[in-house]
Amino acid sequence: MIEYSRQPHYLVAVDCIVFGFDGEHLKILLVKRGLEPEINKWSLMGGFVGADESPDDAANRVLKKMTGLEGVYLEQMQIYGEPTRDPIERTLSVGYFALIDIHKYEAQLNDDYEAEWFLINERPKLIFDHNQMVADARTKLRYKAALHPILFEMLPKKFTIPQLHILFEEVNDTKIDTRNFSRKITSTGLLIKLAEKDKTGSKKGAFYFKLDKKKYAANAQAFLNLMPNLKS
Amino acid sequence: MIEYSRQPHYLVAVDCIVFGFDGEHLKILLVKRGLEPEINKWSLMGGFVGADESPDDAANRVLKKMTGLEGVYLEQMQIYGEPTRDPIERTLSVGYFALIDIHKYEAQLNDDYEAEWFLINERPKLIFDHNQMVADARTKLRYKAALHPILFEMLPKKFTIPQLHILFEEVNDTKIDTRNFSRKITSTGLLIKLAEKDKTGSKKGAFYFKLDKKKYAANAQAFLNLMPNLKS
DNA sequence: AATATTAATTGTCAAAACGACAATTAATAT
DNA sequence: ATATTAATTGTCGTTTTGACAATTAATATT
Repeated sequence: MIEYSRQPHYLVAVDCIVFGFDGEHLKILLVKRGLEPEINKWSLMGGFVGADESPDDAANRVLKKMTGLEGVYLEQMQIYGEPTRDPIERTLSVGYFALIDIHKYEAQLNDDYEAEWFLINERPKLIFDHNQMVADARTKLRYKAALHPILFEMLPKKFTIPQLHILFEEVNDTKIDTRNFSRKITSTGLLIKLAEKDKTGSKKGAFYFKLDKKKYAANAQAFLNLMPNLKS
Repeated sequence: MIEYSRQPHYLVAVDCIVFGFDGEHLKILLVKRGLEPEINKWSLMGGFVGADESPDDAANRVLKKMTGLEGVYLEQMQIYGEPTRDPIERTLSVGYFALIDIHKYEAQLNDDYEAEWFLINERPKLIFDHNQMVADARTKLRYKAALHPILFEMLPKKFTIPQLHILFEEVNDTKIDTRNFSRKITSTGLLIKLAEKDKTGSKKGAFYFKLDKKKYAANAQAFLNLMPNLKS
């Protein structure tokens, strides 16, 4: 029997930065940690990678367990592996970010876990290196969203242009001109205008749009250019 | 003493996709695996993550050991963690890609390891999931290089525009118009024209350029747009 | 019924970037 | 002096961009 002689073995975990959008602000979903050390402190949703699952599987499992949601948009970010990052025992953690429709989550709310949405800029201090993970996730989200139409994952199936607009501004932490944004986003050809209007925000109402699923699938891996130029 | 009760522990490794450029083609550096299983088969440069080092540290150590080079451009790609990816024992591997100046390497050649450059498109079959890793690395390199001026890392300090041109074509596996490329790359303001010429390639000779280190440091994290538009 | 209010929607224009295209130049070789 | 070869550079019409505010569609108010 071949063996890899006496190499050290480690725990491997996953941690998920769950982003949501309430129509006004970007939020993240945090939980109160359920085990020592740092029990009852706010932390990211996480868990250990089981013997018969990949890290991707584990992240999906953790999300399902804690939010009740399946098929969530999930993207591997990077690994966190400083030898001393966990004070108890060496644990490497694979960071993921997830994009979920905040309203779907509320419908699925699972009270077994004390989870709570926080404004991205008003979140509590987190345990270990989770603060760094959140910062990294924001950066990664920004990059990804500049080239790929993924922010739709945080909106309901029917959404309006003003909603999208605010979401893009939140993610990029900048103001975007209404006219230019509208022009750019419609020119992708990814949006289908519906007859119905959303009247909750104004008297005039804003037309609902939905994603063109076919084009979305085709373009999800393509380079787009969804943000104003950040070159200068 | 707090413990994470009976969670499974795994081996954690790093594997590096080392890219180089010989002036004509994109290449990767492979080694003959030195341990069972699959001993003497071609594989990526890799090694286990030691007890007192992070995966990043481990990748740098492995590169130093196998190529003699330090301070190499190294970027974490993703983790490979399918439960059965290593037939002997569960091992998760963190994939990195490295960009090195092929000539520097030749100067540092370390004969302790049977390493060899292969044309990216004529490489041998690799062990385990290393073929997938190479494919992923190419994709990631393409993305990164479209926004960030990192391909210079594969060129000598003094390089010519035609060299850069070929390198961009190789990485993106496409033809790029000479005039448009030249216009775009010089408009970044990252290049400093030298008085000297490289006469090896032609009678006329091509002017050498070097990187503007200051601007490079400032722009390395900025969005550029170094590739022809891939939107359509 | 007319008017006020509010947010959504749309238009213009000058500047910049783009993509497609080939002629000119600087050196060496004949 | 001429031929050869690869490097370098220029034009132009089209598209995209960014900066700018007026118009529209509905409800609420008078």
